[in-house]
Amino acid sequence: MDWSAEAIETLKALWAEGHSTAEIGRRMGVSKNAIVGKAHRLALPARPSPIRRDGVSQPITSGRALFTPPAQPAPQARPAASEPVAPRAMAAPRPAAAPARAPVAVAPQPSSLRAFPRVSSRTCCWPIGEPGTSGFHFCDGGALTGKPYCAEHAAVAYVRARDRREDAA
DNA sequence: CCCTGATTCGC
DNA sequence: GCGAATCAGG
Repeated sequence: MDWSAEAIETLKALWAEGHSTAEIGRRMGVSKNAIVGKAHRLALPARPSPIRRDGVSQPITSGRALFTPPAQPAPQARPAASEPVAPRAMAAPRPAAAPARAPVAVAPQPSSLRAFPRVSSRTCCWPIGEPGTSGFHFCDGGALTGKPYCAEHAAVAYVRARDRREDAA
């Protein structure tokens, strides 16, 4: 993998959008390991891992299969996992900073649905550009009914796991 | 079996 | 630095 600045940008963007490593890998044409490895090296914010490797018990020879004599100089105790982080158990993958648009009236209203601008004002909330930068904005297309994105971005957002293609983005 | 991310370590 | 192999959990 040629980790050009743009490739890294893409990785960061997809990572920030909450895509799985394998998915990012698929979209970028590399293995998920490449993504995980690179993300790790870039010190990107780790997303909730299904496993937890505490200090307890490492009877395993270690990641790779080989028989190097263990010359353990630094035990390096870890403080265990921390940050619960944001759960990404949403029904659909959402781009990073979704809200922030059309704050309108967030005052507690009788109708709970009214509290969410996304439901009433049907504008696509697909983020364009790098969040935090001046050029960053949201797609202003009309969102599909019941969806937070316009038709174009909904097609990108709601890709099914096994029906994915390298394009779409 | 499918998936997920983390880690190790030869290259 | 890279990423396959492997681990470990759902």
